[in-house]
Amino acid sequence: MRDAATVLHADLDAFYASVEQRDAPGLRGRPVIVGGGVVLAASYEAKARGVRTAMGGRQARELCPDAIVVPPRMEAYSAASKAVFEIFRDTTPLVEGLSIDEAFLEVGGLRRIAGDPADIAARLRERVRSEVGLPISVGVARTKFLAKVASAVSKPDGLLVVEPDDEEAFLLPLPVERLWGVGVKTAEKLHGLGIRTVGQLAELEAATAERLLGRAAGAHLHALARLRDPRPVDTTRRRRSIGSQRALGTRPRTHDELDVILSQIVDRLGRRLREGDRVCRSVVLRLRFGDYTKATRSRTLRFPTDRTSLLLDTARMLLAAAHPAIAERGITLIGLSLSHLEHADSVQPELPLDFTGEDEVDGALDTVLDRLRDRFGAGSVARAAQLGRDPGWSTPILPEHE
DNA sequence: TCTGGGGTCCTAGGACCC
DNA sequence: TCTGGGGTCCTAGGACCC
Repeated sequence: MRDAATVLHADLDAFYASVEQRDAPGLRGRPVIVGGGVVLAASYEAKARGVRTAMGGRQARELCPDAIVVPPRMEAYSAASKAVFEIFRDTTPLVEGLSIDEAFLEVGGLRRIAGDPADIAARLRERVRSEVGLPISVGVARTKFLAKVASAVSKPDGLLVVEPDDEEAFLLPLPVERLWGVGVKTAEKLHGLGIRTVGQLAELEAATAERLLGRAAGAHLHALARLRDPRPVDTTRRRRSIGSQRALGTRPRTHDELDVILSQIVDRLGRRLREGDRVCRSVVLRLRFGDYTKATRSRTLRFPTDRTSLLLDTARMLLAAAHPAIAERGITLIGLSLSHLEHADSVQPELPLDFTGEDEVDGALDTVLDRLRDRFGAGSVARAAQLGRDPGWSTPILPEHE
């Protein structure tokens, strides 16, 4: 006997484009594309003409010449997302956010006070529509995966409940691409074996799927195809990394230009880190070369930090090591990710000191150390001093050579 | 197809420790 | 002197998602 369908997956429709249509009545009912160089979001009117997310802007305008192209307004989307998530959390405390525009909600314990999951889902949709002015699709099922597929199938502006007894009939005929985790590469591998539907994947032995797709991915997808998905709605998930990147086009860039862009990226990330009361331990530089191949270069610090200066020093070292490759191949994207995020409260506060020149640093540090020795004793300070003088790279960074 | 910006998770080899 | 197995961390790359 299966459990009841109590997981909701709520997913805003064409989110960015819907916010634009909400805020500008002249855009309603018309094809809207958000983003110029690449399509960030397309309204359903544009999607009907073949426009897709991540499509090049030029191709999108060819498919849909009368589309209205608007630049993204991230603050507006962020505010709309906040308002919607407040309705989610007002519906149930068990909310797991997946991205800016979708979340899982567990409503199994609410039957007596709020009715059955289908009623709760219908009310949720009405509230998002009337209070935030946006269309949202909701899938209801026994597991997170089935709820997510259900919301996708129900789009646009839909509600679909998959009852436990109907799961096979609902899922097995769907194309494998509907599985959460099957993208272009995995679909190709499966097609190579003649597998096109979820049901055909389910008929495979688990070991066969693992050999074909890798151990974790194979086992996971095979389990999903067999309707097994034990993951509960997890309210404790925290962001594990933050990042920022800039596409650069194809024209050559000087080291100075790259340094300016890198500084801006580090500045933005450092601010986001401190605003969120987080510190990070790993710095990952992302590069895309002139031929659109990609590379990452990373360093892990000995201690977590939110200091822009240390982050920038580290990012600069990584970039300097990549200069030969950039000189040879050109560069079309630069980005940075900060990972190993931790709460800032686990880290000692810094002493407030203003340095106006590098020469002063050592003298100031000695003064600080004297003060600290008075308070904590020489032994414990010696170790801290080592950390203070050492920027924290665990291994030296050397230039690349082919 | 002349290709954005934000993320997650997995794999694999080498270093290092017990 | 040679040979183990197991675990964790770091780095790089890749697939995938919205």
